[in-house]
Amino acid sequence: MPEIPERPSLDGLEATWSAEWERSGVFRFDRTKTRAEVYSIDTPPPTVSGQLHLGTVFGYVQVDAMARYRRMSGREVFYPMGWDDNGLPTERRVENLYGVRCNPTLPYEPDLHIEPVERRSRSERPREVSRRNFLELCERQTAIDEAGFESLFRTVGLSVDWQTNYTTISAQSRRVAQQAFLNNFRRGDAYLSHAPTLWDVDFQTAVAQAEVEDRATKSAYVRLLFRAADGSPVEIDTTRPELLPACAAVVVSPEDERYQHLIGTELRTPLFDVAVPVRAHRLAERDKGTGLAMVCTFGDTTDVTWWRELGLPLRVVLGRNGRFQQETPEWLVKADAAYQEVAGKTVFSARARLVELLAEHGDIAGEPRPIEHPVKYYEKGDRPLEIVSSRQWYIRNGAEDESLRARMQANADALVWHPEFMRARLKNWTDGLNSDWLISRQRFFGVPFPVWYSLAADGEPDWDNPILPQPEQLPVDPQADTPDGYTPAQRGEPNGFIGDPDVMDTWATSSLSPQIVCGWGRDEELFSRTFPMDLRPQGPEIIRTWTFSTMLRSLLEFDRLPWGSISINGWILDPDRKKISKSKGNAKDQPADLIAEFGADGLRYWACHAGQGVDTAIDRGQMKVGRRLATKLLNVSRFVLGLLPEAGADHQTTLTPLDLAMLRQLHAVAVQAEADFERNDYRRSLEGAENFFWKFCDDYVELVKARAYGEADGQASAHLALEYGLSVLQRLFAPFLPFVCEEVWSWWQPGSVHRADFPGANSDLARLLASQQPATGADVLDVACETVRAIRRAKTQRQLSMRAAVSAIQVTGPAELVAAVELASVDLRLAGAAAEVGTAAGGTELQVEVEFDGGVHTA
RNA sequence: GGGCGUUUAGCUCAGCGGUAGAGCACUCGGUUUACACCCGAGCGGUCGCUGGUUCGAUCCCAGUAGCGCCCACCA
Repeated sequence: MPEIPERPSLDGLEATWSAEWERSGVFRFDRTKTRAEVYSIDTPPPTVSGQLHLGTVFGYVQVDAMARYRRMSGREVFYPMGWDDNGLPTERRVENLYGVRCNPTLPYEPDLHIEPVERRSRSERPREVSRRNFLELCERQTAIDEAGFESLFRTVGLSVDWQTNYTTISAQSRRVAQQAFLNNFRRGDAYLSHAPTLWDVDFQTAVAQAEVEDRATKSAYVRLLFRAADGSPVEIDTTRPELLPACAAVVVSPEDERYQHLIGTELRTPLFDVAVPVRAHRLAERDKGTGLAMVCTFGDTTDVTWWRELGLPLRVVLGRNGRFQQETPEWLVKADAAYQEVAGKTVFSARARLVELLAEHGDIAGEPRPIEHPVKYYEKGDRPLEIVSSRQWYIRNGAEDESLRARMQANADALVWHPEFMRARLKNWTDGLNSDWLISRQRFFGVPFPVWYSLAADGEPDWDNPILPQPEQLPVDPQADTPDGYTPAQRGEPNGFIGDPDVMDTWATSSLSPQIVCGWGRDEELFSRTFPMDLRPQGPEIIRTWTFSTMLRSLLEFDRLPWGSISINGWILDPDRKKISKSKGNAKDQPADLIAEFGADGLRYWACHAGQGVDTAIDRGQMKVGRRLATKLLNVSRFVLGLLPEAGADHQTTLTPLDLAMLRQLHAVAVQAEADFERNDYRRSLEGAENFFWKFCDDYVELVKARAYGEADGQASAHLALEYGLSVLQRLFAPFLPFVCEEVWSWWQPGSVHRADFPGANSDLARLLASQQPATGADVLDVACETVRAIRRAKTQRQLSMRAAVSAIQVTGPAELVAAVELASVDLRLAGAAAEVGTAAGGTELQVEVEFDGGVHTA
């Protein structure tokens, strides 16, 4: 038996045991196990964009507790970790950290040395680097960040098999993403389309519906004066006066009697004097503004509908960089001077200038009226989205296909949700889909589309017949690789080819996480043992993205659910209950600092005290409680092990009624803990174990320690019960407090506690209890606890030490309870430091009289 | 505007048809040799509000208010 420290400490357990787990490979996945023996978890790959947030650690610790339970219950847990380093957040981190921007037209500089910049002022221009240099920087920085992530996750005790680690930018992930895309394309589920799309002018990329959010934004109604044919003014409210040069029509509700006479006529726009038709459309609302709406290409998504359904001309004035184009558009040649006032300006400054000009011309009625209204932003962007026409790749998602939507909903219904109410979030999203999934991004650090286009003699690409690679060629980079049948020299030449310049949205890869980790197309043997997966844990904010898209890709590829159940964690809130946003961060609650202060086990205790889907305040008090629990586990383990005989307890011993009662209660707790964990209700499992643990320490151990020392008959029974009690409790806490449990387990048991049997219905304890007398009468432990508490209360009220001598204890009460007291009277006498314990039947409640030298205290 | 969650002791949260629970905080007490990063005892709540169902409601139903999240076509 290893040495038990004289003064056990929690300090350093994280470093000691995480190193030992790595050395022994206790969490290594054994791929010889069958599918039924495996429990596979589709772990979310955290976005690599700097530091891990406390909220991330919070969710992952809960999952780890579930994983550890499954492992202890006999399943082989497939629990890979990944890093989502593919995509815009990573690009943006690199841009900010190094003060660079990618310019794909620049040549590669092999010896370029760029270091992080300390602090860059807003005015300072970023340094432009080539695509290849930029990608190298991304790879370099993600490697640094990922090493930090892994270190923190090891310190917090995640029991992942680090040998199965993956990244979403790796060759393996690119191959899976490209293969899945090609399959989608061949089946007609992926298609190329030229259409207006939401566009971020800063990142200069299209964005998908799922990445768009509404933000309340200050704006103002401006009432413009259009002119009717007879020269009379027609008032139209707009919040986008700068788009007046892009005005293509005016719409009005067909039921609006005020404007019936205008329908079918033309109005002339102020300042630019362009004739635009007045059209009726059901989406025009008579109660908004003056009831007339100015249609511009494009001010908002309703404009897109009007433009399409009314067959309006495309009048584009805004460039992809968010500035008004320099050259005066052909429909404004007569208003060249006016247009040049805004040419080259941003939306913001063009709006100000145009309002000035309109006011000078007397084309504005009244003053602008400030309002606040919802405006669409890219979730990671700072300026409102614009709408531009561009050629983009889409994947069908059911938005325009009711049968696909119905199949998605049927799959969602079949999924097991924790908590159940989160199911509505996905249904909400699926019901509200309004366009297919736009997956192409005009960015750089991502998975390229594995597609080339042939060029005609006139140099025009043939968009309709893309050139595809062979499966064995994947992954390909069409910007660098040449398609079969062409030579590199033909790139960009007439009768040659071009590569698709875009990369896939990060979700287009993340949505394939089960395919990536389970070895789809690479390791079919592994795939058959791990897919479909058992559990998808994740945050609530990515139900519409990750949950939905993973289910979609699995449906399209396999016509099945990718997992059996999904667990949604809650939000982390500031101590004052404000939601912590990722962008704001919260410097004082860095995970590493909290681990240093409360230990990984303390932090984990706090996290595991929160149920799925429950928003939880950052509560240092709870972390302190967790640390105290861990410390208690050290101390009680040391004490109990010190009581046990060198060779261990005699397992043939007949247990005393009190010892038997304690073990029966513990068994009930363990059975319940197992049932809770089977429903993934880790929180209740922890609470049950914790409640019993304090009773075990404060009451049971106190009651039996004298007997365990040998001061009364029944020493062997106490030894046996203490041994089982300690062993079961250490195992019950192991999923939550892995470090301290491994420490105390190592003092007396072989192997890791994390591969020991979780004590449930069929445990070693169950077998021991089956060999003992069945329970009869009142619960001896409960009655003894009640009695001993009464004794303590008497001593406290007399301001005496707990060790103070008592001349006699007299217990009266119902016969059944008194009988139970008698069965534990020796333990009660020793624990109460009493000369004698007497009992008498009578009354309806247990009554304890404590006699001191000089008085009787009744409790 | 639609959906979901939440509202219980000063704080953080359990409970969910049958006399209100935990931890923290607070008060008081304790040299108990496992633990002072400890131990013991105690104070503290008309369970958001209004109706309804029921012998009985914190718990079920309806409505209502505050808070939070998700979704929604920016005139």
